[in-house]
Amino acid sequence: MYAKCGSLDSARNVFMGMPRRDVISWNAVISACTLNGHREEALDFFDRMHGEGFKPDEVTFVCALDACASLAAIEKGIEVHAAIVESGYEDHMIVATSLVKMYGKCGKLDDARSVFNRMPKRNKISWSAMMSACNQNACPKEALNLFTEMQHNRIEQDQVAFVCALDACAILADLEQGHKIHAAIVREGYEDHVVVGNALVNMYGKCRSLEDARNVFQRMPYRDVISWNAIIAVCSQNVQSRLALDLYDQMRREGFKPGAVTFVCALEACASLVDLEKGQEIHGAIVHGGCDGEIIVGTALINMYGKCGILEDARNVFNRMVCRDVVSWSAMIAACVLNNDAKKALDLFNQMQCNGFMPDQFTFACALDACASLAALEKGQEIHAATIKAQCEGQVVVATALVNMYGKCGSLEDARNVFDHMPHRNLVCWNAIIAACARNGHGIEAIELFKHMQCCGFKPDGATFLSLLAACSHSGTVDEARHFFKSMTEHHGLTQNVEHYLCLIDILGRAGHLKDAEDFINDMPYEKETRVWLSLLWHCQIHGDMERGIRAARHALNSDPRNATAYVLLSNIYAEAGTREA
DNA sequence: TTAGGGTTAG
Repeated sequence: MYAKCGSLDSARNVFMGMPRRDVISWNAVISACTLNGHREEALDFFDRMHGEGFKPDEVTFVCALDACASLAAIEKGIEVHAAIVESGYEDHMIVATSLVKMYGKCGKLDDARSVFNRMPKRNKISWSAMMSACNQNACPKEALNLFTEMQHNRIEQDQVAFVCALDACAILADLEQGHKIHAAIVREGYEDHVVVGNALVNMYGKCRSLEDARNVFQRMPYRDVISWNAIIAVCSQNVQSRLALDLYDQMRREGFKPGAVTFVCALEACASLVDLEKGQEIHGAIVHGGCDGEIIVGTALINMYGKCGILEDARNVFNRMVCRDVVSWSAMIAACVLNNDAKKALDLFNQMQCNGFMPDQFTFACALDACASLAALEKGQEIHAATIKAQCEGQVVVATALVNMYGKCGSLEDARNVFDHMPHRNLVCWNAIIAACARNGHGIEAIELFKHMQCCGFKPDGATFLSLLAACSHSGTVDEARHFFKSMTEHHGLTQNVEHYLCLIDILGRAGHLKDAEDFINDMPYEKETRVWLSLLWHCQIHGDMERGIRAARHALNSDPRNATAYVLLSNIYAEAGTREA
């Protein structure tokens, strides 16, 4: 009773004061500890019980396994498994199901599978435990196969089985399969179940179908905080951050109390919108709601302040954190890199290791970014060696960061070497190697890689074309640059942004095609930024085109009347014209 | 006194 009322102390006191105890009293205290989140203590009681000569029964084992699962304590879990085999409980359905869950949570899918396959009797709960283990261990296809097998074996598919199936579709981003399972949910009458609704919202979000996700959310007859968290996260993940923040406000108006996860999702939206004001407001709500001690909230705040350019506030949050982990350290390192303090980033990278945290793939990637922005080749090589030691160098984020680092440090051969040895590649690393070639003056190689990338089935994005234009700028092929620029819209369904325009203006300018550059600026479909005119002005000065230079300067000063660069360039033009006349 | 499910940070 005490345990269920949340009073572990009273439960423990009653247990300690008992003149005689039996297995049931031990089970009760172990279960009380687990129920109140004291998993280590539960395992201590499990050991003491053993030591005092009591024989654990199926209930004891289930409670102990639950504690191991929550702690991801695999060694202890294996020990409990051995005791189960010794006591002859391995064939007990509930015990075996708990073993499946424990192995799944500890990342041991093979062991979960072998327990499941050896079970003499299974019910729907055992099946969904196995599906869940597959989802947690990157085998969503296997989870869906189990779901189908359940049907063949005429095992009842209840709401939990459907939720596991939806989860698998979410991981696979398989919208078609998700729609089919949604239809089956409606057929079976589970659509009003709140957890099913939440899983549907999440699945549609992960499948990039925001419209479906919003429809499900709007039709939900009951919602809880997780439903709101899910829809806010989905909007933020699908480039609808403003909408995410509107929903955050709406949630509060409707009387739901935001929790740590809500704050994390809302802060992510502020970060991508660079909305400092809203971020600060949410920071206030976090303190008010007593969530500021949560590690994920602290990390999300560091990220938000970092992306909003307020490194000092990110630092303050980081310094005040009671508890830190690899993710929060990496967030702080990333914030420094983003705000041009790469030296501090590398200091933190060292400090983190002195504090006993092992860098993971993301930390290495941040540290390598820091080296890249400092062009610190030696430090980059040192970190490269550390990634090899940590067996991280093949991971796509690390390898991409290495390609980028070597590219920016002028060591194209090393960049190419890392790229060629990558076991898996994505668009980002293709862009990194193309950019590395372009930056180091290997324009032809960049264009060859671009063709190769398409042969491998990757579709270029805006960043790819920016690098290609940079490549053309080095090799001086104006026609090729024009071709790439045009093909963005004509063949690849992309829209050019101001960076693409600037790049082409630069290429035209360098080649002395000043009239083309000017026409091109005039044809730009959106507002001309000062730097566009400055670029033209610069090239006019180089080529001594006074008339056009003056026009460009006028435009530049029109949009920014106090622009010093414009005055300097313009006076250079006058001076040069004067010299020539004299 | 015992088993499965939904949101989340770099």
